[in-house]
Amino acid sequence: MKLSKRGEYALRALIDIGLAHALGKTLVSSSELAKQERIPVKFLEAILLELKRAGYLHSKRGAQGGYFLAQPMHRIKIGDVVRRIEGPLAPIRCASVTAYEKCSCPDEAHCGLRLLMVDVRNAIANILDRYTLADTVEVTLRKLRRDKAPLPFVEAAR
Amino acid sequence: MKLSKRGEYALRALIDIGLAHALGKTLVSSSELAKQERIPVKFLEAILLELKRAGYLHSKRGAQGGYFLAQPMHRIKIGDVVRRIEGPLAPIRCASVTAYEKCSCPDEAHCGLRLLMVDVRNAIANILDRYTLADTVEVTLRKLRRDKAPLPFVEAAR
DNA sequence: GCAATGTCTATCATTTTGGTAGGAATTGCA
DNA sequence: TGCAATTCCTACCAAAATGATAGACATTGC
Ligand code: FES
Ligand code: FES
Repeated sequence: MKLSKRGEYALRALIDIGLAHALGKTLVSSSELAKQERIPVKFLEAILLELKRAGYLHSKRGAQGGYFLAQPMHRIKIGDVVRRIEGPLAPIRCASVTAYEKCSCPDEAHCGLRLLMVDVRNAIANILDRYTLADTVEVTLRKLRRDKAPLPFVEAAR
Repeated sequence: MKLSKRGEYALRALIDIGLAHALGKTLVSSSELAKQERIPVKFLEAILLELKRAGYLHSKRGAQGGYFLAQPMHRIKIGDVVRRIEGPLAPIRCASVTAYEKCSCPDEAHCGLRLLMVDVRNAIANILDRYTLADTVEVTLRKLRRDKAPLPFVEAAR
């Protein structure tokens, strides 16, 4: 039941880019992002590239370059991002909706474990497929403002 | 978001032992179990040993030996078994209730990802900590009977 | 005493994870 | 025009996790 560092970094990066976007900074470089999120630069680069290939980001090369969102935030479902980076949401393949695969169980039709894991997968999907990047960014932003915490990317945007 | 084979096998074995118990067969050998569940014998042995060390099973050595439940089924929470075999339920450590650990996020208090993952972890825990082995066995048994499927361990119990 | 069984230790191949290194290609700007 | 900043690409790597397998020893029932 674990999200890898790769997945964690991907989501953190995406949220950060979304946050920057919401604050008026539509372009963020990998080095900025790495610094802000304390992620190894080179590792992050690879991840951003993957997010780009997945269609979530576009990029601009060269000096003053960086990454920016390729889709409106409310259309980026967290669940899809996780699926792309980590694979199926279901804890076990025979309980997966989008990537079903037979398992070694002798009698799948009466497997209690499968039933249970289908429930778990649905519970996870209900959250991750309902929440979009827009939701996540909004919640974060609201929390930051309520606590009067320093907003990221605002000095840099000046 | 994945359950390893080890975890899968552990749960399947436990459910099977519970099923056998419910059908009057209180003692099951690793070879029977391996055959029934199509799990490599030696691998299963190691897992059963771990379940024993965790206090879920007792064993009887020698001929006619085997494993049997060390606790009443309704007191074995699936969530605890998973935690024991797989580790924390939360997808990310900073969202774990039972095994919290700080992550590299610069501002944990305002991290949108963490919020989201706390929700996911709660959704998972709500299912896995609510369901006991007794529930799982009962559901399985009911399904088997409704479909008039051949019950496992009954011929062998004769 | 023998067969069946649990217990223990060691080993292993493969995959996944979490990176690092270096350089080529592109672009903005002085 | 050239330099610095940036993305993009390929290759490589060490450590850990995964999913087993092998073999010997200990215990018990018959
Ligand atoms: S675990 Fe997949 S059907 Fe039983
Ligand atoms: S991911 Fe752990 S606090 Fe942000």
